[in-house]
Amino acid sequence: MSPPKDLPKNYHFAEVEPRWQGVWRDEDYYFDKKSPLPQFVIDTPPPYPTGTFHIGNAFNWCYIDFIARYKRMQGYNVMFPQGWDCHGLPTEVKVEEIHGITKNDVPREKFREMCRELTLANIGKMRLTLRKLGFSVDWSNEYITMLPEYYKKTQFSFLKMLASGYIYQSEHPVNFCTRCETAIAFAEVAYEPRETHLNYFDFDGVEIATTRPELLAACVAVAVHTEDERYRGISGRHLTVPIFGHQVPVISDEAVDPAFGSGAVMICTFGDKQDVFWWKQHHLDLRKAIDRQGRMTPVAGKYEGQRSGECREAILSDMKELGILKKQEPLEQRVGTCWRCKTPIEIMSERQWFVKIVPDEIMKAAREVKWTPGHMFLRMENWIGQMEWDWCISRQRIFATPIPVWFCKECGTMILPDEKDLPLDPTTKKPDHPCEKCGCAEVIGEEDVLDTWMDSSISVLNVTGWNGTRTPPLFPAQIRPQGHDIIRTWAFYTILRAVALTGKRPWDEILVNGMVLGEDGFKMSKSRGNIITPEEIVEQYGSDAFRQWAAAGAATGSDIMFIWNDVIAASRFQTKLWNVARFILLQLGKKEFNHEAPVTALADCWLLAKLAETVSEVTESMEQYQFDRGLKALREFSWNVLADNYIELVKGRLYSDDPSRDSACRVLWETIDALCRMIAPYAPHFSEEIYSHLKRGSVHTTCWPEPLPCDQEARDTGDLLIRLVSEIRRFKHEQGLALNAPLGKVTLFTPQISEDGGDMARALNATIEWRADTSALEKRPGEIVFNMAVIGPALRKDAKAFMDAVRALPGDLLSNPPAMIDIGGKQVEVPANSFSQQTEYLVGGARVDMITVGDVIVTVQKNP
RNA sequence: GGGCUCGUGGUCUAGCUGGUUAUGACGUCGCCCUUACACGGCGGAGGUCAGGAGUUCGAAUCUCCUCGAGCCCA
Repeated sequence: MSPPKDLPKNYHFAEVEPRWQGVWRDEDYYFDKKSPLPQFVIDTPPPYPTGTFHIGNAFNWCYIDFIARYKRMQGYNVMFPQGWDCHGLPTEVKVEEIHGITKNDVPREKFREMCRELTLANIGKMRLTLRKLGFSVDWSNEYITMLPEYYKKTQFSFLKMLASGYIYQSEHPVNFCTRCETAIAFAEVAYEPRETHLNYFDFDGVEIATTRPELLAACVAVAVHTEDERYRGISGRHLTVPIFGHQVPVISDEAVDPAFGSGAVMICTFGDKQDVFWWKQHHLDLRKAIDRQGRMTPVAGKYEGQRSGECREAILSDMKELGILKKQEPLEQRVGTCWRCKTPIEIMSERQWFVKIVPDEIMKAAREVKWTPGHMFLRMENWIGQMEWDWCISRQRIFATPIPVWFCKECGTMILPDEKDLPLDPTTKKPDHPCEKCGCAEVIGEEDVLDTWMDSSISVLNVTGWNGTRTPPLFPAQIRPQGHDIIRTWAFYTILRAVALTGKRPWDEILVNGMVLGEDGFKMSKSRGNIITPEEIVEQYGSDAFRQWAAAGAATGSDIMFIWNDVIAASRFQTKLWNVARFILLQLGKKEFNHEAPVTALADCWLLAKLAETVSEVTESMEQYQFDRGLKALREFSWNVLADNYIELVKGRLYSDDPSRDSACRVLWETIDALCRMIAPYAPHFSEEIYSHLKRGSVHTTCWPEPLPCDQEARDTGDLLIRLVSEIRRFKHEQGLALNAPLGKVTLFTPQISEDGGDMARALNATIEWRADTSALEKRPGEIVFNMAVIGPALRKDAKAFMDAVRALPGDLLSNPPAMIDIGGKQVEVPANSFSQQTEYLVGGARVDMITVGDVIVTVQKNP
């Protein structure tokens, strides 16, 4: 064992953190496929490579790193992979902006190349932030979804699901973003409040209320409620659509709300989801009035080519001219928008690719996963329970995984590639065999690409080594940590895909973290100007302080506000603990001590008991992912127990040559060692720095402290000792004495403590006498203290009467209570430990000050 | 409109499988530079645990209602 080295006076995170980041080796965090240790695979969320790792990501990664470091210390073979979910529109838009082009100006492959280039540069920047924050990422398990080795798997999984019938092609109404010019899934629709108008107009004699007059050209029916008296007998008739002149049927349906608008509604293909429902149910025509770019089609006649907004105004003004527009009312509405660009979505019928959703099997797998916090499961349950449409996975974009299929130019038969030819882009590569049906060699490659969620929803299959079989080697993963904002997307799709491809749940448990709010309590956003970056926090207070904010700022699962004060508090805690460590090392270094010395002094036994309690508390917290509880227990122990009480109490002994000094030294050594280990997951640099002065080797390769049995008697007696010392200190303070001033003679009357190794005498600078008997004092019975935790459950309703009866007992019976007691004519048993009588003492004659601490009497005879 | 979460000293927060005095941080006030630490120590003030009703011997904790906030979804 190397001798302890002294610590510098101050802790400089700005010097220490980068230094350790330079010393630590990536290999130490690699997952070892050959290891005999139990595996702990974390299915980490692959962030979108925007170039900045924002505070929400960083918060999530703190949780992951706490878990990874803790599990390694607990003897697991941990995999903390780092993925990058690259594909998608934001990068396409950025590339167009940077190069001053639109995506159609260059060949598809050229455009993809530009996107890849930007993405790799962004990933490079984000890797640096991950390192600065001290995350123990397993870089040997990094994956980048846009690179061939990954999207090969995406394409392979597509073909597998196509073969098993999970994926199909169909013409079906889908959500469509006319700005992104692509279909999107329901999970990508965000609802936003919006002020609009409800327009009432005359529709061939029937008054119709609509918010979307521009869809008049797409009107295929008029609907009224089945039992609406106003429209009795109208059902089955045909009406002529104003302006456009085509005939549409009137239908009746339960789903029409008679109280909304005029009670008559026009059904258009498609204004909203309800229109789709009616369209299907009543087998209505399809009239497509808006195209993929959001412009009116030839169906709209003279309005063709107008944007839908222009068309709305034009139609309204034409209606006014015709005198059929009756009135307009303002209306608060929630419109579906594209979650990426906020453009209101259109619903249009398109030939698209879909993944079949089987709610029951997804639900079954979701139930097998352990959810933390438990209530987050309800969100998944609600989402699964209301699935109506299948998942639309085709997108009309460029920077994404190509759908690897061709169609025969002659007969239209689908032609699939061989697994060994993946990855491929069917628009540039040809199949190696002609059409099986007609022998034609001419093919058309599928131009649609896959939804980005098709890439990321196999993250777990990727890290567990999936190769197409139903049981990947490391599958299922042990945990999925993620935010609650992507339960209906990433978590949902991952479960769906795991079930479809392996038949099993993807992970044993899922840990859902909250969102990060700004200091003003609102979600961080550019417009609010309340964004704080991890970099600026690390710059000012270091990454360990940031990590402690993440741990202690909120209970696991709830949203967390970013508060500078919490970061400052964390950095103060580091200063405090630094000084504690410095003091300990200073004392231990002064003189050799026996590491095996028997621990006998009361204070020493007490500290070990408190430490044992802390180890259990922190271990339990880590097991349950209650990082706030764990860190708070560590702070409480370090500051309150160790620094404020124990050290103050044993200082005298440490300064002395007394043989009992060894006992204190040993206890301090064991305590600081255990503390370093427990703080290591939270503040890896800080604990490593202290640990490096204690022993050789990294704290991060040590074991988690073993839970020790807690000597409860030592703990309770020690608690009393501490309380006595602090009460007498307070007394000194009140008497206007300096805390190190001589106090005189203190006598403590208690049978609980007979000696304390002289700690109290030195701490108070007084002569201490412990006396078990109280014969020198005049006694008189005092207050009766009831133990409600015993009385309540035992006596229920009779509790109050019981207490009254006990109070009425004569004095001599109180000290020696009877087995039975009479309450209101009823005999009841007196429960053990149900009450105790305090004793009050009086001191006659001698001039002494008296302090009462619990049932201990303390007399102080000050120096004359 | 439905679902979920929440409302605790000035601010943020723990506790919420019911049990004596409601946790901690920041702030605030007073005292102390006592040889680890003034980025510290000691002490104080500050709470109708959103409001109301109920269950119970006992409610911050369980139930119901009202008000308010946030999130998810129609």
